[in-house]
Amino acid sequence: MTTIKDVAKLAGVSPSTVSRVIADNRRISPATKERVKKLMTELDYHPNMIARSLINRSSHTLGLILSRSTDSAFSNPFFSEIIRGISAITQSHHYNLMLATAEDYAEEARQCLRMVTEKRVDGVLLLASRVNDELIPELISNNYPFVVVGRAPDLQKCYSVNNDNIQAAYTAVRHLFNLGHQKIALLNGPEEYILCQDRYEGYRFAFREFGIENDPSLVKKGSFSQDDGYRLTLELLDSASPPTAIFAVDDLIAIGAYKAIKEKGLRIPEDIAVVGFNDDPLASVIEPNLTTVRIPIYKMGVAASTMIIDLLQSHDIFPAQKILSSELIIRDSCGSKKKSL
Amino acid sequence: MTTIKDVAKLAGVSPSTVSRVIADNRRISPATKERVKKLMTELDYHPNMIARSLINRSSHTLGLILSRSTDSAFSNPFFSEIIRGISAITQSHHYNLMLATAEDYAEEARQCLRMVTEKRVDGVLLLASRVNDELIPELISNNYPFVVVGRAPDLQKCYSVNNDNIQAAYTAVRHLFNLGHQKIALLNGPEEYILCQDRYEGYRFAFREFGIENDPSLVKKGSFSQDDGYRLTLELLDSASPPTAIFAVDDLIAIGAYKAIKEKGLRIPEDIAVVGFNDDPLASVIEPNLTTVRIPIYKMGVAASTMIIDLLQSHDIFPAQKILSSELIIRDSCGSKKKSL
DNA sequence: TTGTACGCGTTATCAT
DNA sequence: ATGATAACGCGTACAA
Repeated sequence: MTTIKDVAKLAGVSPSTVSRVIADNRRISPATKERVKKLMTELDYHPNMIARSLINRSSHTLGLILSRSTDSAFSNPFFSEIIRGISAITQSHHYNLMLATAEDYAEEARQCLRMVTEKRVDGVLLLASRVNDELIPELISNNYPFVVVGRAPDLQKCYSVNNDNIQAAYTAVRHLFNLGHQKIALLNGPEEYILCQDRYEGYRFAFREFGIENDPSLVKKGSFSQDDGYRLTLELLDSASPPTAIFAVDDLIAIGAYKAIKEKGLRIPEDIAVVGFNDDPLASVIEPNLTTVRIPIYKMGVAASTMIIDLLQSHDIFPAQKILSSELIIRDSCGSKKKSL
Repeated sequence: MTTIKDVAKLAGVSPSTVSRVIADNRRISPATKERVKKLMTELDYHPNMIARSLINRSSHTLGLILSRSTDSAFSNPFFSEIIRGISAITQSHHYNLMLATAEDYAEEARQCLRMVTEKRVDGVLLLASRVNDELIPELISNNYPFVVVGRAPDLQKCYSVNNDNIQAAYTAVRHLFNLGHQKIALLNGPEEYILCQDRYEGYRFAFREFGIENDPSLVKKGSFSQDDGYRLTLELLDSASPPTAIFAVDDLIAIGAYKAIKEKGLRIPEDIAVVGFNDDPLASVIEPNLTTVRIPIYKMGVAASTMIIDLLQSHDIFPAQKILSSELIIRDSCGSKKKSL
């Protein structure tokens, strides 16, 4: 392996000079600069980033933990989109990205802590904040830099990037109200996710605005899966007073709902309307095409990674919470206005 | 930051003793071992992995470059599945995973080389080998450990994990022949991907076996996209003698084909049969459900990462090429046997 | 069983 | 404009 010393020796200079050439230090003579540079390419020398990290006390690396449980709040497109956004930024800022996955939340927290305590990464990006998150307080008390993608629990000491879950859910449900629906069911995910709470709140908000009492029997919760969407919709349809519309907090859930609805011999949107969330590629393929909320996942990845890099480099304070707005994509699963008033 | 020296000082021993305790060296007295361990947890000491990497000359990290171009051979589910497989192994072997993405192939190669030359990673996993791959010879000549997911170009000096593309394509096309089809079109991807060449070969192999001349006008190539699937299928349907069946080398392409077929007022499978590749979640959602080839992506990730870790740890030689078999998932897009013979 | 001394490859400080 | 030296945090011969 060729090191900085080898280059120095062959160039007839000291290692520090070579180091300065690498850093493009201006108080080095153009002559030696040229000579050393040439030699570096000749020898195919590349600085050892490990050594550099040690002395700089920085790995120049960001950490990201993905949940790999099937019951994940994050369907595949979410993962790849957020990674695309994050790595676009890490790349352009010459940062590295270290990835880990975990089966459950406890392991996720362990992995995350290990990354920072063992100095493998300078900071971490957190996906999917929980209601009683134990990781976040830990990170805070140790002063480990991090940015949450999602809304951080109550503590407002966190930097975070989120989409407007409450607003988005409100818009989706309002859309159904405007179409003449009154009995609108909610297919929610696990309540430990803050994002589920937020979407639930947007749902209730719409009910309040339209002056309609919210029937608790219309609210179901399960995992972010097709199976649970199917199961819960069946429950809904078999109940005494079934809904005329369903709002699912994830497209996968909505697809499960489709299956149950079709199985019951009902038509979408004539008999029952459906709205999903996330704009999964599936949404524009399933028949009828699913009306859904599109959230700017890529942009959230960009924003979150930009934020933590700024944080690492300047220790500065910004608008610590960044909220990106989402968009209701209207397709064919809700039909147009019901009846006349 | 608490270092090994701090622990040593407070424990009244030398740093080397602490180091040995960490390594669980057996020639250290149980007494001091206990004492030091206790102190480590008390002080919440964690070894600095950067320093450890420097002296061990190993980052204990694997590198993975993802292509983030839209024209990628790898649709989203492929990415997440292979990452799941890889990280399951890196985790259990206490390795780290470093991720980078690139827009085009040149950048992909650069990123990859940087990772290894700058000692950020001990070895890399390569996705999607090209026909004239320039990265692979470079890695070989520098003795950088790597494993290819896919078939390496001619050079058989590579370790690789692949699925049986030729066999799988053959099986898919044979399925169509057995159903009574003769005019079977191929919707192929960019020919610079070896996997496309292999699937093409499987296609031709089936024709040879059934003693049927392969009409070149039935073979189209484009990108791995819905749009190109749509466009090429339209060309096919508008031609003088349109096919009665289509084999697409990716489900996304098949979905584009669906769109074109439906637009022409034709029915699947009655008028035209379709087979896809990859078993994308979309395949079991689109109507009619798509018959497709399922490849063991997760297992390939597991196999490839296991292979490179073995390689890094033992410098040993195994069955250097590992091929995993795939499976034809028969759904509703081909119907049952046409006509009687 | 434990401590000493050195080195991993780099950069920063202080000289010159 | 350049060089010598120390230090980053750790592991390991070698010595004791």
